[in-house]
Amino acid sequence: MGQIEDLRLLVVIVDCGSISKAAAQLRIAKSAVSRRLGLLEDRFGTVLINRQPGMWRITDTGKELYQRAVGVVGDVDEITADFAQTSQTIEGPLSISVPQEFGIVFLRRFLIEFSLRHKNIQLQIEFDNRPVNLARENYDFAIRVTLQMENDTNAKHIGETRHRLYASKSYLDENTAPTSAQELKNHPLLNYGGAKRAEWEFLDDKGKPVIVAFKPVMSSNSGVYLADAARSGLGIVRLPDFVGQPACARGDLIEVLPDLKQAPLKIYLIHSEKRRLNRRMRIFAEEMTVECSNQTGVQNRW
Amino acid sequence: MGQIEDLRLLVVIVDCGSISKAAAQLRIAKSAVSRRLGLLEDRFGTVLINRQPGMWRITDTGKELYQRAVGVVGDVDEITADFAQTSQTIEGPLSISVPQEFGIVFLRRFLIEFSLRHKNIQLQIEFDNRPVNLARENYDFAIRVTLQMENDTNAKHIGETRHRLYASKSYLDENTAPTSAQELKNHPLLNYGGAKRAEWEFLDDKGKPVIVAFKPVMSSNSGVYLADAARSGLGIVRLPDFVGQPACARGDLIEVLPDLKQAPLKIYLIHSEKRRLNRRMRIFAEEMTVECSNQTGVQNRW
DNA sequence: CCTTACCGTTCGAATAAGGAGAACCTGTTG
DNA sequence: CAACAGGTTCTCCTTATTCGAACGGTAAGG
Repeated sequence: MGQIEDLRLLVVIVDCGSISKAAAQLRIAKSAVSRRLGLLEDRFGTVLINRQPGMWRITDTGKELYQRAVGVVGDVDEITADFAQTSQTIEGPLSISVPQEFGIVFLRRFLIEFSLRHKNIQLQIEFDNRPVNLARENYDFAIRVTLQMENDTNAKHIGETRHRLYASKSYLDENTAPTSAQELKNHPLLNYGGAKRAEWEFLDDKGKPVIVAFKPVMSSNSGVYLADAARSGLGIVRLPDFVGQPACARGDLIEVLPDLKQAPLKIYLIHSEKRRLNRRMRIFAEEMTVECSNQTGVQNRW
Repeated sequence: MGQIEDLRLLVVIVDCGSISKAAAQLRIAKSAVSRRLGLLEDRFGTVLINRQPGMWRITDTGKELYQRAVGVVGDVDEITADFAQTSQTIEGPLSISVPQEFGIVFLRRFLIEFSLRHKNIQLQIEFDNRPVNLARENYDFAIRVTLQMENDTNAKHIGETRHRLYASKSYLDENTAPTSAQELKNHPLLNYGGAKRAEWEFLDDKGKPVIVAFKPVMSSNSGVYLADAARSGLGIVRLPDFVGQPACARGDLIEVLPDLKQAPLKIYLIHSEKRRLNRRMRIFAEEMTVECSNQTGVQNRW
């Protein structure tokens, strides 16, 4: 029989202080318990438990083995609990840090549906615009939307999105639309972020980066607000798809220079390296991955 | 099959990157490997490895499980290595801190014979008179001889010895031997230790402690030296059995007040709690225990 | 002193688990 | 297109493991 099962047997016997009781607890015949303990002792070539009638005493070696066995058996049980689907439903707390706009626009539906699917999960969603420190603050997961992530084993690339340029119809009626990245400088530009000077990076036909540096007429760390501003005709704005596309669909904004290539924004699901994935975390990660694949078309060929 | 064996299977498969290779390495039919992996996936209700022909990719869940499995499988292997008698001979370094005189007198023979029995053990014996810090200095074991040990799970009571009073024949010829503990004060006393004032504790008939405080005419942290001093007729010395008995047997010293009761000295074998017992440490501890039982008569009824 | 209760071991019979090997499917390669 | 490599599935078979009953021993209690 398996090594772990033998160790577990020893643990139960020691805990029960008797072979009979151990057999009762394990719901197997005591003969089996006796025999397996004997086999274990044979394998280790030592007496683990001294059990002459009337004297029941664990050997020093037995004690030592017991100590170690308890640890490793506990580990295995933990793994089993985290991976086996003993109960179909998952439960417990789950805390996630999500970038404000991405979360609200892109994930709102998913998070609500996830919550409905798993009613016993207490989902705590923190909307943050600054990257949170996963190790210090106690989040299970965080989502990052950046150009490129430093190689992190705890980061999973779950999707992509991209920036596009938008302006309102009224603006485009009153101004001649730009025909190249360079011409953008002649337009009032709205920038996501707080810097006084900003840079937008595009890719030319050969994939080389073209950088447009400018002073934004308006800055904000809210893409939705910028979209609204652009809708009022303030100028041209660069927005990630999950903000721009809905506005575009509503007719609020019109895409400018749609053929201009831009490096994709990558979406990562990250989790603290210290924290091990339990079942509910795994399921969240899985469903999240599927959701993002569906929405962004990133094939996760498993 | 056992849980650990399944986890080990997963580890091997992942390491090999293929079911066929894993089967080859494990020297079992690949059908068995395939079946067991399938069973494992069933049990966990997840796909661990996606293995359509031409596409072999470990699932995220699989990766996570693999990480954990590696750890616990390693633990089990370590336990097996430390306990199973794969090879009858033990080998490797073994370092012990022993009190000077106890070690030399009481253990010399045992340590030499142990070394002869296990020729592949590099036995390093440090004779110390001060208790060493097991955690800081890197000893496998240390031996302590004290009246009473604070309750330490890492301390094993392996034997007992006791103090006795001795004097030389010449001294007893020239002086009247004491007839009670109190009368000791009228004699020159030799004390083990460095203090200017010393106390010896005895037990009266009812087991109550009787304390004799005195200024020793000679102090030393070497019992053998004190024995030699007493042999020259300096006075009465209190020595543990392992120093006094040989001297007595040689006729160098004669026991004084043999009926006076004294609290037994307990002999402990201790090891660092941080360090786990491996096979050679366990065997040393066992043989040491047996040796001490034989010499001191402390029954270790297992 | 004998009885009852409890414990652990041993034995043969019943059973369940794991492995072998062939047939099969499916992409890949030359 | 054929050979090949990798994985799956099926049946058969060997083995390990369990069960239950019988046995021997100790301890407590009338």
